Amino acid sequence: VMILRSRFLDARRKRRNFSKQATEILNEYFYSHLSNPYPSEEAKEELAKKCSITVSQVSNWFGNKRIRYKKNIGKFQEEANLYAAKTAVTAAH
Amino acid sequence: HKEEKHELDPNNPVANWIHARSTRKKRCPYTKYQTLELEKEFLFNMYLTRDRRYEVARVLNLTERQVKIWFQNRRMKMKKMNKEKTDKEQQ
DNA sequence: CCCCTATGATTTACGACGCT
DNA sequence: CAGCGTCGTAAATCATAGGG
Repeated sequence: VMILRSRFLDARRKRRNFSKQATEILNEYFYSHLSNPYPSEEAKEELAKKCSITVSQVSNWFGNKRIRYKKNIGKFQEEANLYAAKTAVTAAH
Repeated sequence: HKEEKHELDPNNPVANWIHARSTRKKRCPYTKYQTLELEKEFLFNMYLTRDRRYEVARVLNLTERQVKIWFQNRRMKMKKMNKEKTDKEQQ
């Protein structure tokens, strides 16, 4: 009984990866706020809306991203440069 | 708002992020039995009395602090589950 | 189809702050 | 002041999606 229940509850972990566009939006925010990547509740709501995901999912994404980035900055260097360049182009109009 | 320890290194992008103190205990996953008993206790009452906390900690071989924090986390989990449920019902 | 790792979600443990 | 409450998070771990 408990096994069935736990299997049911674990079904919550069923997931799909976020869309390419959603990941793009989240990464743009992350790398353009790299010195303080902690979106406010309002910013999270806006990101959630743009990405068509929940605020909790936005929080999970930033939590995972911060830890994984910090754990291996080198691995993310290429990605960081890509988004830095993208932000620069946007800023330049 | 600030939380935990901040490093002080101007060149590192991660310098001003929040960092857990090195003294923090490493997360130790509880056994199936411990979790099951904690859930049963939570079902009985979401808030612990001091006596129940002492007893639960003794039986499960956890510290009273661990039991206290488990209940705090469990209440936050319940709150989150309720929120997601009502959010779903509202469009 | 079989690994393997990237990724999203969940679980422990605290720091910051609140209230009594 | 002690002490437990919530809130937001770090870090580790879980479970699987998805690509080679």
